Amino acid sequence: MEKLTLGEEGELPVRIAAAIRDAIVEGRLISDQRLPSEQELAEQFGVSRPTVREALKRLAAQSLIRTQRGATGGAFVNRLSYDDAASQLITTSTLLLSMNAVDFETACEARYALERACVPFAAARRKADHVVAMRAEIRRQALPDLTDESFCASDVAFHRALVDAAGNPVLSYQLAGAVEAMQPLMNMITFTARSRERIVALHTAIADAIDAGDATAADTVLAELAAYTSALAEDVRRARSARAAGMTG
Amino acid sequence: MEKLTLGEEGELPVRIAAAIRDAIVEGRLISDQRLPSEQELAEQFGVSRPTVREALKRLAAQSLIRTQRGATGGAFVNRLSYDDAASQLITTSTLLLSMNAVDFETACEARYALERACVPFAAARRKADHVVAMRAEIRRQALPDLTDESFCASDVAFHRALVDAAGNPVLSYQLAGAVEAMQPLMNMITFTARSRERIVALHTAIADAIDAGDATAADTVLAELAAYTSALAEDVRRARSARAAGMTG
DNA sequence: AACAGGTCAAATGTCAAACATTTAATGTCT
DNA sequence: AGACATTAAATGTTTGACATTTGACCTGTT
Repeated sequence: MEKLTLGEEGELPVRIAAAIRDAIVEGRLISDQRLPSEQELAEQFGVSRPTVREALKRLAAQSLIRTQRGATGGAFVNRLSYDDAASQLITTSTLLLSMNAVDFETACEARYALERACVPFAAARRKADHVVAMRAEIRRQALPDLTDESFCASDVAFHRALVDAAGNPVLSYQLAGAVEAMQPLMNMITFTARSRERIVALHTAIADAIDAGDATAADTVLAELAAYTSALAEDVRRARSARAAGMTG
Repeated sequence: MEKLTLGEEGELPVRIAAAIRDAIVEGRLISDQRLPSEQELAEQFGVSRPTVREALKRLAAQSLIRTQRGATGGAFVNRLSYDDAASQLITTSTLLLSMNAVDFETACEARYALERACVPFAAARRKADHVVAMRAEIRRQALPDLTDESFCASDVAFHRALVDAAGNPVLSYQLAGAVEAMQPLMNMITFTARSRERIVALHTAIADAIDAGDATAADTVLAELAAYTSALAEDVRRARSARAAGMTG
């Protein structure tokens, strides 16, 4: 590996991590390539081993590298998989939503807008197994003794299958993050108010439309589902403010 | 802070980081709250200070905490801002695209699909300053002696303004990641083949449509822009394979 | 000659103790 | 009362050591 140069400002581990990250992004370090040992890196950068370790750990936290112990061990450039990227996106989005008091309306709007963006592709390219997966989840959702948690999980799986049907991994990755991150917020309203029959009916209509390759119909139903979810949220909000008023007045 | 419990498997810093992250996600640690000192954490978890530090650095790499030196220093729970989240998303997406040889077609399709999802909201809610920003970028793009780099940067800024006009920060955050991450890929084709006049004309049409609140028109033009970009990519690809064939044959 | 086993070395993981640096609070002098 | 020096607390960094893991190599047996 050629020599890396450090930036000017900031703390040492940050600068070292940035130098290595740049090397990866710019292709000077390629997937599965082994980095020099911590000792060698320490000498190259003129710092101590713990400092190098902190830098490597920062990169490991972002899944940019993986470390392996033992004789042939070391730090290796990670080939970032869609799954790794998606799980990071989910973590980030979940935190973003929970820490910024994003109102349900905004998150919900974003989620369905993104999902509707997938529908034309899903209708055009759906494979049999995507439709099978969607219908399987619908059957699960129709089971009368399903717990709320399981229903919600199945809901996520249904939408995941819909998005995957679009056959665009970049879209899937972005959507998976949005859908999963919204799950806690969704649960807050859906546990209390939602009609499973209504949801199942809408899901069935979506699956039918996708199966038939009818993007327009699928989009219409999805819009209806978005409106229904939004209305539910409104109900919950009204109920809450009424209860709050009752408690203070 | 109440006591945190470690998970069962994995390395110590990973488990410690996970314990703290869970506490943040679940709201047991709230924004701007100060964590115990590294020394105290080390005692609580029964590990050494460097181990705690590694855990904290993992969290800092994800912008979950920030550290501050000095007398009243320490580690503080970070309120994850949209900007922080967006920059992480950009890093992740950029790497994902560069390391997985995502073909231009897939990335381009995803990008414009997401952007078109914003258009109805942008048309409905655009404020004057968004339109002003879009038109300012268009004027920049029309300057004859603009470098390719500046043109591309202005291109990103234009689309950013379009997305922001939708008035949904969650959408903005997701889109910003997609658009910026695609920039290197876009540059590869646009430096060589694109007609600035055509782009400027399309951008102008989009700005006009958004300004007029005409979502359908804006969507149509955006679809046209997507098709044009896609066609350019096709040209570049054909030229490349022809050149490659010429070299080998 | 092939295989099983043990030994070894290299690398990361962890710990301990110290020193450096930064920062704000505190106390003191004018 | 305000300016300035002191101090304490915290993170940043270094050094050195030991623990653990794991593949490579050597060796002995079949």
